[in-house]
Amino acid sequence: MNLKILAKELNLSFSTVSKALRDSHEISPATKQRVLEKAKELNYQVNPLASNFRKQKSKTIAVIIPEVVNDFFGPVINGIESIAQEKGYHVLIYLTHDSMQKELEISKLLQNGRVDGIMISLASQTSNTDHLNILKEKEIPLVFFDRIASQVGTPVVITDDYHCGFIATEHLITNGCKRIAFLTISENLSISNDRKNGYLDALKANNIKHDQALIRFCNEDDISNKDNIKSLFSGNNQPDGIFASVEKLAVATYQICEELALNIPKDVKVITFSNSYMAALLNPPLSTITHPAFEMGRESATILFKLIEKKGLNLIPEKTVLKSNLIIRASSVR
Amino acid sequence: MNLKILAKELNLSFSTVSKALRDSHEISPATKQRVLEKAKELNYQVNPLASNFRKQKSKTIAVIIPEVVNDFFGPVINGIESIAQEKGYHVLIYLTHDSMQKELEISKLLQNGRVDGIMISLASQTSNTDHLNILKEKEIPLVFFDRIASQVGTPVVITDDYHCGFIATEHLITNGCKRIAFLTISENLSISNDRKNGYLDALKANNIKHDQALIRFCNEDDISNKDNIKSLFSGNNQPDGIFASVEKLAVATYQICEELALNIPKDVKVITFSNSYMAALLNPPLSTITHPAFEMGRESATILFKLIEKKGLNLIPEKTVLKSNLIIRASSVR
DNA sequence: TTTATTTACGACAACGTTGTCGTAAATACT
DNA sequence: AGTATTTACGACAACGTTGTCGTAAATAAA
Repeated sequence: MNLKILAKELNLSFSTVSKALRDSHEISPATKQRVLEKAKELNYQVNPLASNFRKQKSKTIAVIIPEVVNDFFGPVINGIESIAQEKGYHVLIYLTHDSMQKELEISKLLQNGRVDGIMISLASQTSNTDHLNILKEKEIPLVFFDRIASQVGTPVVITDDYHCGFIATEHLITNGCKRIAFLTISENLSISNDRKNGYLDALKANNIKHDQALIRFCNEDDISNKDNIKSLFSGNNQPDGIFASVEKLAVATYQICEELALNIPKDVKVITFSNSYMAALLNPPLSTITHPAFEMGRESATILFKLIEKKGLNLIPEKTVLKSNLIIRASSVR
Repeated sequence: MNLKILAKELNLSFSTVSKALRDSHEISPATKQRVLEKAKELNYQVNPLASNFRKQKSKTIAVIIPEVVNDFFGPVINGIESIAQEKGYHVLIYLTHDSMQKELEISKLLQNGRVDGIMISLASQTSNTDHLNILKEKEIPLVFFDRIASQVGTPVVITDDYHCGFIATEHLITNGCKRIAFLTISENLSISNDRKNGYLDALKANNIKHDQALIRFCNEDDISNKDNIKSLFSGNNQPDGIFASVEKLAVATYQICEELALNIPKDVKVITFSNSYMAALLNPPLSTITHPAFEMGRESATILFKLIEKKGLNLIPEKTVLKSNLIIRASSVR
């Protein structure tokens, strides 16, 4: 089943049929209707491979994220997909597992017209953005969200990480914490640094001198992370507050406290960035900074499609900042 | 940059260059090396749109799932992606939001060569599988996982839902429950029915007569679900055990119990299907039946690629059953 | 009525690749 | 040496669509 066969059935040339199907003004209404009816009857559908090739457009966007097992990236994809579906686009998913090498390989796959646009949230190990600059040079529409590389010079969509880092820390201070540990996952990631700077500035603003020993860089390995966190409580200078920059580190903290028979929030208060709706059901309920993940997906997809359609290019802000919510629960109040 | 330009640079015909790049036996090793070097130098990459079109292969698979905000489908995608990446395939994601209409529209998009294979987990509202039969008739490789339609006659990958329904129910009985409610989400879904049948048979095996009022069908609306669950506790025939077939219904149950000042597990015991690693941290820790989600993704992707490569077509079992884990925690023991 | 313009269609050339076929030259086999 | 076979490449025709261009016929303008 293709245009040629359909055209033969109709006694029309296949270019006429093609134009009729695409509602070209060159074709009379009567012919259009004939064609449409026959196409429906014979269940004709354009061959997307041929069409994409001819037009050098794939009607597809790529989403590159570290992982999908996560209460943040799930809703983000949801938001992206909702916009893509509206626009008639298809969504490819690529996972980097926080590896820069994988991110690089994936970028390479996308350099050559396979997709019309790319949305990316950087791998935590990404320390160099040459592979992304190439995409930018090839003029492939590119939008960063959450974990951004602002030096590439494409639109970015982020949350107010610095501010949240600040107010979460201040919240712990208000609730009596004097020694607040900060658990983070990367020295490269924009979000980690923004959050950390918010934390540091909040300490400074409250005349608490910061202790480098309280800032812990964690990684992908749960075991070593737990050891890392546990060691915080081994000295005689134990923290009375933990600010985790990702959920899994807060969960590890809960487990450590269970092990060490430390009461949350009495002995140590905990707050974390997290999008899990189950945080409210933990023992004790966990205070969180929660991102507008779905909106972030929708917002960045919307910007990407503007880039793709080259519409209102000058209307697109370089930086879009969405507001996160500080949700105070029992884990962080006295 | 294309084959023609590259060929001109090398003073070779473009068909020779094409063959050299694909390591054809028709080309001498010396020429191959020359071509490869030049290609690298000029950063030549095949145009995937042209190549796909010519070969009528997209090197892409589609994954159709109800939602992605979920601790089950996340790891499944992870598993699928890991196999796809090995095989050099790309992964398209489509969300049905449990709507049969959307599932139908998505199926239509995929009928015409856009993808080389499809993996699907049915929408809960899907009551008719004509749209999937069409895919099967068009000989598009198709694998069902978890929420299957066995009548379509393609390979399926499932877990031992009936068995888990049975043993979870029996576990509640062993722990003293006499009136066990079953919370489910669909009358169509294979998994819901399998789980329910396990539940019913476990009651029968233990001489507990089943009460239709204890089987509650829930939907997408959290509010009405809560009302539904709350009404279980309004009569004088209150349940002493709740078996939820999806996590969110167990969470709703926790919230209702909080509201009604019912103690879990003293007043009512709870167990649920769930893949959340946070179940262990709830108050009280929640007993779960946990699926091997990542493996399910890998297993079904592996089968799909066998179908795509037409290798061992007759070796593929119609039905692959993976084992789930019953993880007993405080919410279900006396 | 003659000339300009619009309407409605067909012919055809891409898009960049892949794979089939043809064929000199080189090598192997009698 | 003569014939058969292999090697190594080039020519070329698809794949199915889209968009440009050409052009009769129909309509409008003169």
